[in-house]
Amino acid sequence: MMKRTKVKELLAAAPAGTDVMVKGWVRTKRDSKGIIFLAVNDGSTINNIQVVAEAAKFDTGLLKDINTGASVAVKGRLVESHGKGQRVEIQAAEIILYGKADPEVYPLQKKGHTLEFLREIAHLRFRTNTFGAVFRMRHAMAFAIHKYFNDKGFCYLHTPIITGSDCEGAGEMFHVTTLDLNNIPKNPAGGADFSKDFFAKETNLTVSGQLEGELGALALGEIYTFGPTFRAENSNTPRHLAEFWMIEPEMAFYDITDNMDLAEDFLKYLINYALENCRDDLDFLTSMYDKGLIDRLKFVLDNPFERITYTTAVKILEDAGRKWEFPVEWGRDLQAEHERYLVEVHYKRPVIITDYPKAIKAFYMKQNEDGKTVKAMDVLFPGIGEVIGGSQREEDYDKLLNRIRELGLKEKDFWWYLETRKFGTAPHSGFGLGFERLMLFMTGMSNIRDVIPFPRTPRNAEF
RNA sequence: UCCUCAGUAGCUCAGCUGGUUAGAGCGGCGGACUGUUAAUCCGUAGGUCGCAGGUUCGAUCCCGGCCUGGGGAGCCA
Repeated sequence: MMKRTKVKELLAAAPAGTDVMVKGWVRTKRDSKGIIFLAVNDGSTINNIQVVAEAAKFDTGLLKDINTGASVAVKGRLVESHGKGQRVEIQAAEIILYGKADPEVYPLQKKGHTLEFLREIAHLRFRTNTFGAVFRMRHAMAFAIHKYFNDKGFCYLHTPIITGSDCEGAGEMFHVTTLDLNNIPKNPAGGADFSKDFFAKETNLTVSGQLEGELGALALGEIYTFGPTFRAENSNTPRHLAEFWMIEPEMAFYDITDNMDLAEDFLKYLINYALENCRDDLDFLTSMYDKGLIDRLKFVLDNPFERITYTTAVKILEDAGRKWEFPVEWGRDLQAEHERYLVEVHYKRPVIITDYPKAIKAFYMKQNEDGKTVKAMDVLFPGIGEVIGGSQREEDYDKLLNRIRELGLKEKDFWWYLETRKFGTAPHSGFGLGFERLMLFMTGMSNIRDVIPFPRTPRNAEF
């Protein structure tokens, strides 16, 4: 019984005339009189292996049924190619057809398709070069993230997907309930009676694992989360999803500078990993979608990120000598046009902005001694904007409690969070990285729907 | 959610400033060609012009509505 060899391995092998078997999907079929060429791909690499079949050796009906999209097993001899396009090829001795793909109705053609069209056939788009490259890279990045943190001694902590806390302020949440929506039990006030619900309280899908992550960090030292998060915002942009994956490291005894150092080192590690391990896919994406992709990855890898305070950023924008659609003024949040100017025009490299006004940042960020700013940090990348947001966390019980009260948040919702500041509190920091935002940068894709296998966006949950 | 552009063959698009039978390239199908590389050459089929209305003798074309998609913005990661 002959064992299957993956295409990636075959393409690297010496054409020694050995008998091999390949299994995969036919990408193209070209035929001449008496001779047929199949390009077979099995997903192990973006490249195809060429199968050469002499028509006379095979059943005519079989050859007619082997079209683009068909799945086959081919046994034959691995030899040096006579043609120019490839080093090796398989001279077919036996072909097994597993599944036909009727060319009259199979939607993928040999010619190029738009990404918009392929989104409508997300169940088949994996079979294209583009999405093969993107999702191989997505896997490689997920693996590299775990490897990075594992090698540094971080603990992968699983934070809950269903949460009972509605206290993030990170956006609208999806409700989780088993109540009969056609017959919702009511409480005396006329609202839904969640005491009758599965968890006997109101629950939602998580918008972030950060608060739970902090609990872990304040015992395990260094943790990270890597899981799905959910936002029920009506955001219709190429940079937002209702369901996306987030990486959130949280480190005890890290201050804001340690935090920035980690974020920069982490991103550069991932870029380097992609350049070293995903070269074929990167070459393809660079030539087909984004001519500057590989050069940009190398540039970001080789140059230090610029680190400036919010106050400095405002000064630069005020002195830029140009009109802004949104006003620049200390205390206002930076808009997309401002971030783009800093990253793409002024510094021409990634920028980390720190020490934002406390009024525009979350309650848990550590307050500076000036009483006006907090130890926040945003990492801004060219093309995609904010890729990382993080901060040193407020470890002082009284300051944290005061901030919760100032903002009118419900103190009792945070009892467990506050207790970590009451018992053995410690300086600590962390950040969040949107995985799909990272993938946009790594692949050169421009729409976030094209870097996640099954995008969830407003009015769209097909597949 | 706001602004803006678009929706015509399986795909990518042209067309009609209202008028008989709506076009191209690619893909499909048939044929030719002993080694092709998104092969090439010849032939051929294929359409509810996004949906439901309105104006009109007549609407794919004009008008308002709705749906879907792209781009930009907001919210954010």
